[in-house]
Amino acid sequence: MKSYLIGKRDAQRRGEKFVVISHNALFDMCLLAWRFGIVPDLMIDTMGIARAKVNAFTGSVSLASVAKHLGIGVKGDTIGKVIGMRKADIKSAGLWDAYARYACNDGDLCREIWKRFRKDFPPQELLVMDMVLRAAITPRFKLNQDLLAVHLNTVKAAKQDLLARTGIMSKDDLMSNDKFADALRALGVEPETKTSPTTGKATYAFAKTDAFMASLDEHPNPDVQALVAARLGFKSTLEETRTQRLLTISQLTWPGNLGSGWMPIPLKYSGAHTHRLSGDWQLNMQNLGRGSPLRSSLEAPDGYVVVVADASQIEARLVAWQAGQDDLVASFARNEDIYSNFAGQHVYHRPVNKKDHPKERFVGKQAILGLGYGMGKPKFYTKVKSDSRLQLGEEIDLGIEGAGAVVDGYRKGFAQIPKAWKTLDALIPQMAHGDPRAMFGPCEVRHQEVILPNGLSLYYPKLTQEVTPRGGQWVFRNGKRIKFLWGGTFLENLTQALARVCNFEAALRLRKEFPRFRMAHQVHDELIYVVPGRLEFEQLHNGKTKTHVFGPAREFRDALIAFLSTPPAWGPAIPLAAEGDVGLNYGDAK
DNA sequence: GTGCGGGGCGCG
DNA sequence: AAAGCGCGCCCCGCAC
Repeated sequence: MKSYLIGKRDAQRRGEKFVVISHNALFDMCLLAWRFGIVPDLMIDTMGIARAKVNAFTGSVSLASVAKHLGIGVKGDTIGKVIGMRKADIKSAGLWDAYARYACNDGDLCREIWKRFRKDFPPQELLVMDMVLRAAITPRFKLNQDLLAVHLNTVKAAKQDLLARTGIMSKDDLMSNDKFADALRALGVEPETKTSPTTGKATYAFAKTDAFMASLDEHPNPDVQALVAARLGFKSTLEETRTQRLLTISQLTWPGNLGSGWMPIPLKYSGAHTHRLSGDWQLNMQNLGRGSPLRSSLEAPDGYVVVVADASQIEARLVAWQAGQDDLVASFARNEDIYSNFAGQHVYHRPVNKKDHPKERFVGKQAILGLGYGMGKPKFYTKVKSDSRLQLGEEIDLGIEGAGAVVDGYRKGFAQIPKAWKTLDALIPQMAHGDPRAMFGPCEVRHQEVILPNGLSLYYPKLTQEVTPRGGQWVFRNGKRIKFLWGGTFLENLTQALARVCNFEAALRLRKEFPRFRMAHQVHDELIYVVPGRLEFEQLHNGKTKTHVFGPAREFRDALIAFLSTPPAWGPAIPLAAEGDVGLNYGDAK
């Protein structure tokens, strides 16, 4: 550490940039920044690199597994002998030299990983990694402690209320499937079952999305209604536990002159197979409830505002473009109401518009957003039924055959998309056994690997055909998970990966053109920044409020939307679009 | 007591 | 011919 500090000072004197590389930088750099007050100019995480390059093969990115996989050495085990000991204890136990050798070996292994990947890891992706690390290491959000405290009480009280309405039920009776089933039987309701897709065994149909639970919601016996409401309320524990956690974080005392109430956003670089980010530190900040006070609790500090923008229907747009469904691409490019158009032309065969036909348009929306990856009619039927109930507040029951008609309408209306599944289907055996070097749009299909336009790859290790009763099924191993692959899922993987590439191309451009403003958070198709600015609110005659933005935030918001709408160089005809907003907190800006 | 898989649920 | 997918966390139930 001492040599580092001296090195940093020397480098700064020479006007040089300072780079620090470590394995698990998210942890190490937080120590460096929060304990020692030092934030390197560039942070490189060999664990992040390993997640992108090695995890698909090993299922683990610990220093030990990566070193073993690359054949660069063996991680020591001295740490296990000294854990919990102080320096004097380690010395008196005669372990000091061994511990020093162990620590140096860790450093050597990290250096070897970096040497192995430095030549072919895309330089731009190192900048992405640095942006992602900074969301946690130099937090830009402040937590609203009062709001969190009130919300926690509200959530707890709501649960107590649900429990009270059931009479005698306890939390255990609600949470356990068997006990909840008994409770239903006691009220004269025989619980329905469904077949588990994973085990093939029968299991209770107790999910929020199950039709059985929806039917009980309208049961004549109010006790049954209360029981079901309580079960569903208690099953969603996420809101309560996470509010508690954010509240605890908001009460932390930060070292030095950092003040208090900061919220680091921990994100795993390349956490997903498709290189999307994922959550970390037992905290998933990418799935905060829409409209939840948790979003509003993330505030910009005084003098700053939250700027948010998201790429509109980016996956559906990428699907249309990759498949060569030119009419759909053109409609997206003109920013037409695709959902209404599809519902009118291919489902209902009469004009549909947003204002007069919300249900028809909802079906169109579900189709455009969901049917590009090969979903079949049974799944589409249940999805529309359940999503309409939860999102629209009114259940749409298409009937299995009605759902089938929508699926057929999609596949016939956009015939190039099922054709793309077939094209990809045909590539799978080639990718398994050989090295086809075929292009699918901007992606190059190689042996058990697809090279993306940003230089990263999607990996399909151990891609083989498994014989099942239904015929040959292609499977691959992603780390420890076994996954099926066919044209539809393949297109989904490619699309998700390309959307991720587009999103960070915009973020990289912002980093270059607005170097002082750094990414605060990222949620797949959405970029979030906290930048200097000021808001004024104007009351309109119709009761709505119009927000006026002043200061740097204004120009930044326009650039953010413009960059997310700009097609990448590898796909100049992709019809991208974006919308964005500014607020005093994440909830308002969204 | 701990580890693990399945189901459930939140987001995209 | 048919097949949406990508995460993380919570809890239960079961194996050890």
